[in-house]
Amino acid sequence: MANITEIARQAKVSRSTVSRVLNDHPYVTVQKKEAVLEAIRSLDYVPNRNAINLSKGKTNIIGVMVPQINHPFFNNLISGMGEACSRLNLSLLVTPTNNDFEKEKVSFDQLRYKQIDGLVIASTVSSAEFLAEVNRHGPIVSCEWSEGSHSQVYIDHSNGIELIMNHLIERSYEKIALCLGNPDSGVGKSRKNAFYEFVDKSKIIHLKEWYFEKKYSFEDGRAVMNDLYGLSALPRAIVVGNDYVAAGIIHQAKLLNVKVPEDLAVTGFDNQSISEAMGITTIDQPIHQLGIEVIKTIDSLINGQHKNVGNTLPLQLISRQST
Amino acid sequence: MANITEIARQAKVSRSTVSRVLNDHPYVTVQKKEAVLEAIRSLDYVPNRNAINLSKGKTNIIGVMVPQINHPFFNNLISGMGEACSRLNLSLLVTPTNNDFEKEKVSFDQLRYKQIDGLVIASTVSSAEFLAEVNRHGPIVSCEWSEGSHSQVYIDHSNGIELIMNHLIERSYEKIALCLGNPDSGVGKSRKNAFYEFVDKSKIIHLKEWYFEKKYSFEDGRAVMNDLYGLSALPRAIVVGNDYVAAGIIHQAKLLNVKVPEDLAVTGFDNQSISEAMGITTIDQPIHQLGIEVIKTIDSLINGQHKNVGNTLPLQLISRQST
DNA sequence: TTGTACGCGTTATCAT
DNA sequence: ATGATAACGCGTACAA
Repeated sequence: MANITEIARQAKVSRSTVSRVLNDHPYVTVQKKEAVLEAIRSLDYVPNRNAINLSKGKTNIIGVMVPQINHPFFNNLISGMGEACSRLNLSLLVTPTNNDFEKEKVSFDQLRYKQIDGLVIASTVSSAEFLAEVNRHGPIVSCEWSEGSHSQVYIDHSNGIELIMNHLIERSYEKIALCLGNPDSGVGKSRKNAFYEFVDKSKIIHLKEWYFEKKYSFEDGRAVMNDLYGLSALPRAIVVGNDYVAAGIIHQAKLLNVKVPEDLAVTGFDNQSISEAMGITTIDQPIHQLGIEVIKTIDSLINGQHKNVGNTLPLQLISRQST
Repeated sequence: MANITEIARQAKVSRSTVSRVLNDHPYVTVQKKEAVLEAIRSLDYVPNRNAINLSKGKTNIIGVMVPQINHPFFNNLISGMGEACSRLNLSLLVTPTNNDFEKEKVSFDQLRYKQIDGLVIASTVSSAEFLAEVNRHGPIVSCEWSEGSHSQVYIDHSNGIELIMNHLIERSYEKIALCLGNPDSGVGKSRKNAFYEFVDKSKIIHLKEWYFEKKYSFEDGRAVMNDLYGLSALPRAIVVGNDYVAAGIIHQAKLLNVKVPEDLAVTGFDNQSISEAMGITTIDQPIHQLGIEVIKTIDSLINGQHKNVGNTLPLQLISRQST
């Protein structure tokens, strides 16, 4: 209710002086400063953010556009961003888009409206041309690789298989099976390629019947283990593209009295909570860190660093009892 | 860049008329309206949100205060809130507090600053008196039961054990064990009480050695199963306060050739993803729905419904293969 | 060191 | 139906 004018009246100074006190500007005597602070206390004054925003053309709010909130990746990302924002005294405005173009436009317009100082794009269905247009109105940073010249910070997924294979080789596993989800998806293809490249250029032994695909669930994993068990030649390790499938394999392995990792080593992907619960060696995406980095990037962009950047973060291997 | 004045100049009308067109107000001829719309298009104009906010004293932003973002409960809650906000054309400002009083004050001040129209408190460490004080400056709704007269919408945890026990009785399980986490926490106490009340007033059989506490992890669950297995008298079912512990019990049961649910039925709590993966009957908290309800509540509060409300949402049983 | 006066972009009120 | 003009609350050159 109380505004700067009332404070000025009560403290018997001008509004400018009140403003100076509020913003810690120099050139104000201790007496007046005290008087102003006293008036602020007694009137229970708080500055109106909207007025400040209008006057400064800045809100200290960062927007983030995500397809959905209730998803491990985006949740983790938002969490990292929230932490970094809190440190930088920024606020975080979250907009779920459901991968809907119209919803995305709402978020883009917030940037043009000056409701947010910068926009972080976790994932988008909009075109590179559209992003370029939006970028003219304010800083944007994308968390996935995409065309276009705007800033990007994203996780380098290419080396996941490499990390796992090196880990297995270090531990002297040579007969290695592979179990993927959708082999035609982007990650599926790159993982499959990486695996077979590795097989070619090393002394790893890999049989045709040691390859499984389209495995997505705990139950699928149990079935894989049963299939493996029926083979005449058993691998010593299996690389799995999903923690839940890996968990199913381990579960069934124990039922079949196959010891993990002594008889069969198992690795998962994504460091889901089930992998920690069951002690599965897996690959962690530094998503939280990505959230922090992306806020640092957009913050420096907002503060005048107008050259766009492209950074990547590497994956990390989490070694547990299953290898 | 372009503002309302430029539009007015280009369309050869007054700023008032532009504002009328922008807000769909009556009393403006089709010709002038067209001229204004044309100017808006040609100058690529978007209204400045901060100016509107200042002028209207309203932002259409809802704030939400959470201890942490990266937590299943709060993530789900934020997700529901995001969905509801999107439907009501509201934005969602997320503030992680880390249960720090000072961080919470930042969020409270946003309400007083008029940066947000209403505040949702997922969980707080501040006192009821403090909340009452904040409530004088703007609408707040809390997602957990608390003292004080502000609006509250929360999940009624009291009937979880009841739902499970009725379910087990329906399926004719009579010899029932209990396995809790921290027995001295709020939920621990209420679950323990509810269980033993049930035992007293029904024909359920429960032996002293069928009670376990301070079990939190998958490994703890395996140990519980081993303990059970060593007993002379086995229960036919075990009620577990945590999905991970339940998963560990089932895992170990299979290793011991104890069939689930034929020899031993197992129930979990919280409907975590591992319970779906392993087919565990569990209790679901309607958290997403809570998020939706809480936004509806604060929205009606903002729009003049100034009587405070207190609503609860019931828990739900998810029946799967483990019973 | 302090105060005056204006600008920020919009909506609302009141004439006309 | 339209257009001045006054809020909204604050920051800030500029003057003193």
